[in-house]
Amino acid sequence: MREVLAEAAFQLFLERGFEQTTVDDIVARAGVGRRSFFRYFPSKEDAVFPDHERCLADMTAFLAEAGDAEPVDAVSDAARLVLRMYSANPEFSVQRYRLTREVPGLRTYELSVVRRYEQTLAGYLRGRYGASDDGALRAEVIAASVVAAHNNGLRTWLRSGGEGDAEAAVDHALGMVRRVWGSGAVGGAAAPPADGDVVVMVAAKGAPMWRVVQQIESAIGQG
Amino acid sequence: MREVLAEAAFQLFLERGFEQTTVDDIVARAGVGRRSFFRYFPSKEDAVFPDHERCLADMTAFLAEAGDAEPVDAVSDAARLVLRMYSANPEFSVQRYRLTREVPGLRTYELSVVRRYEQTLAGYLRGRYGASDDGALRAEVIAASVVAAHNNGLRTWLRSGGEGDAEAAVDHALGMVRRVWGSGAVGGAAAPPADGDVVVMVAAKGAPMWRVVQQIESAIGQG
DNA sequence: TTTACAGAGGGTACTGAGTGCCATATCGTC
DNA sequence: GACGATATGGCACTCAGTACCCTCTGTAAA
Repeated sequence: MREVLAEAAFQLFLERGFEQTTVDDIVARAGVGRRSFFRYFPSKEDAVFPDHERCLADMTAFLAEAGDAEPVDAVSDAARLVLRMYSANPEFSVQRYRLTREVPGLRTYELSVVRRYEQTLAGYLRGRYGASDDGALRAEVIAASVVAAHNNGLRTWLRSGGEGDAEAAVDHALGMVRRVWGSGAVGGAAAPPADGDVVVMVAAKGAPMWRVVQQIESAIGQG
Repeated sequence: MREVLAEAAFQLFLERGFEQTTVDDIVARAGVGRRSFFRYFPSKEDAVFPDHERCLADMTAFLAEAGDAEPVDAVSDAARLVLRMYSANPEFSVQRYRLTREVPGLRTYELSVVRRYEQTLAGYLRGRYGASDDGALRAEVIAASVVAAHNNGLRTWLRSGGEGDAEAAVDHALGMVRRVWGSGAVGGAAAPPADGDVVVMVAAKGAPMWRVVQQIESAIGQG
């Protein structure tokens, strides 16, 4: 029934547009009563994203099982769950992408969904990084970075019409975040080196000394 | 007139809640016709954020004037414009923050506003980093990071009741992003150093050599 | 077979946001 | 005083979303 409604709604949205389609149109095509629509979808927008609730639950469950994996890798893998939901139905995802691009109301709705994913990731990272202020800050920035990278890769694939390799595009994008934020990453003024760490520095021959000093300070967290 | 309406609306929202206040209530208190409300605010939600349009225009103008400043610094300074809008009216901002936290509709609306700031920043960064795929990716990830950091600092200040030093909280948060993504930052597989750039690397003393080599390769863009 | 019950779906009427259209000031200009 | 432009009010309408109640169907007990 849910599926019948979502199917009817999506077809109508493609045919005459989201705003030009009323809930009465949808239930008429689905052959059910108007009241039933709102039993299955809290709003008209929800009918366009019928599978996000389940995916969010999957993500939460995945992170609960993540154990002691490297945190950035864990949230990156969690983000890939979303990608797989999209890539499982390429033609549907591409059509929905085009629809969402054109309808402000759907864009706003999608934002609120993305926000829930981001907060799920941030909540996990907060747990991993500790509850200190900087832990929370780091968690939120990394969650935002992962979501932005994921969405960049996903959009690249969607714009291509769902033809290319979605996983590759997202892996590439997440790789940038991983190199910068992952525990194996270079750098770490954000995570100042502990005693016993060694700082290796490579500088151009002609670099002005003040700039070198500035960067060393930055690297060891004095900047 | 706009101000009268916004003032009346905000008072009523605080008194009886956002959803319990109808537009008719607002215009009754403001002493104007119902139709006038929608002339000044496209939706009820807009009355809660009467100054974001101007701030967005300010941000766009600021970035247009940014010249050849370091890109991450430029967008960080642009984000500080938003902070200053909040800190200019601490009591109003704090009340609005509490209201927004409680009303899902307002949270969603705020998301769409934040998104516009983020896209403004990303657009600027795309222009600075070039139109290559990775330039766009980098622009979007950095814009998301800056926004997340800014919002973290801003929320810290708002939660404190608007008592502490808002600028300091946001500076601290943006500092993390700057150290990671700024041109003076450590690392940079994402932005391979040009000839003459300086690369700083931090590694544990006992780290296996292959890992150090791996990280240097990553830093100089051979990874 | 009848009764009691539960749960899914349908129907009706209502609220309230947002829009289009037209009437009515109000104000500066000629 | 006539006139056009801009600001405001009023009215009627659409449509999303909700509250309430009805009907149908299947099931279990008497």
